Amino acid sequence: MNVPSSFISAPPELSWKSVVTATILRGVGVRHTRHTCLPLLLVFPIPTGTVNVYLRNCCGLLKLVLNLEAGVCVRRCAGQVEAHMPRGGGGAGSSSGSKGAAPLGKQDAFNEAQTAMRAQVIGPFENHGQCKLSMVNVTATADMKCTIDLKTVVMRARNAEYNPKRFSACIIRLINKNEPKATALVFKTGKVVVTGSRSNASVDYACKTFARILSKLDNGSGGPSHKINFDLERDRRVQNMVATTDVGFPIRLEGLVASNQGCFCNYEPELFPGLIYRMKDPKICFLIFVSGKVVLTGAKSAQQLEDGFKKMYPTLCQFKKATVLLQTSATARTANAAASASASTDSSSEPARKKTKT
DNA sequence: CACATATAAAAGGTCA
DNA sequence: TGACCTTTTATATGTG
Repeated sequence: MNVPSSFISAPPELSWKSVVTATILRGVGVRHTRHTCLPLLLVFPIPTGTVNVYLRNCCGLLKLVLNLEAGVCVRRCAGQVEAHMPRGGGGAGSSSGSKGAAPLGKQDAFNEAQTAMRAQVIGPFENHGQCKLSMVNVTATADMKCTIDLKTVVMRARNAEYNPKRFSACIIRLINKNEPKATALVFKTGKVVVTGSRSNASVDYACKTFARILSKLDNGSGGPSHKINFDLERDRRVQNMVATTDVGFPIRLEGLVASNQGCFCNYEPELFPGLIYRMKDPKICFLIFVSGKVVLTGAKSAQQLEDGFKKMYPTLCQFKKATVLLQTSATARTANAAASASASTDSSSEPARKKTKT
């Protein structure tokens, strides 16, 4: 990496479009913390593989020439120079005044975004208590039907980061408060993985928004940089859905795993406190916890989630704990400890005491 | 408080 | 060829 430390004056061509933050990752040689975030200005166009970075401080601007291939992650914000951690508490850029990542503008689009912001709730179902499934994550793939220059994307799109040394996709996040949160992994082939949506409507909105963002990136001379040809129905496929629910009573996981003799179940509390139950039809994986909370994942549709839960519910009832305590985590933990203590008196098998971690 | 453990799923690059 | 990387999300334990 080439890091000349000469101070220069601000280049006249700097505009809000040029404002970015850059994240210097471990191994680049600047710092050895995992992420060292610097408030930076970045100027483009850039020579292949490098970015010219202008760090603003009280003395003026410090020019750095960083090599993208050397582990530099560049992130562009929405008009404000600011440093932020990649996994920190959001809030980056995008004040309401500037255009959001996908300002469809029309009232319809606004309404669509507002609708998409609501988490999808399935149920309650008859004869299943008052259980409702809350969808917490939807993963989908979208095909933009054209190759994409990821360096252009990271330079031009808001809230984009790209570190080819770390991962081969460019990551774009929707963090506008007026639209549903979502994250896209954009690959150079034009394939996009969208995660973080909380409903079908939300993932559809996110796919359309990412397609629009990519299609509107300009090539530096006013024209579009990519010929995006995305059709929602044709090119979007939901790949995974995660939902959570609470059956409202504690569950005897030891009993549940014993009754299934390991054919569906895997329960190793030393490794992970949840029981893992893999249902074959529909193909859904359940994480079942003593507290009565249940996580469902692996589904391709809301219908599969519903079918799987309805099929699972009687089994959960079967292994309902006799002693029902109040549902605070502290009391649940106490109840669990008490239950395992009493279990140890009548069953000497107790694999839990062994700290054999393989 | 951050991170590890575990679950599903896709993408495409890298490495043994 | 398969394992890993990365992203997201709920869940709940333990460790530093």
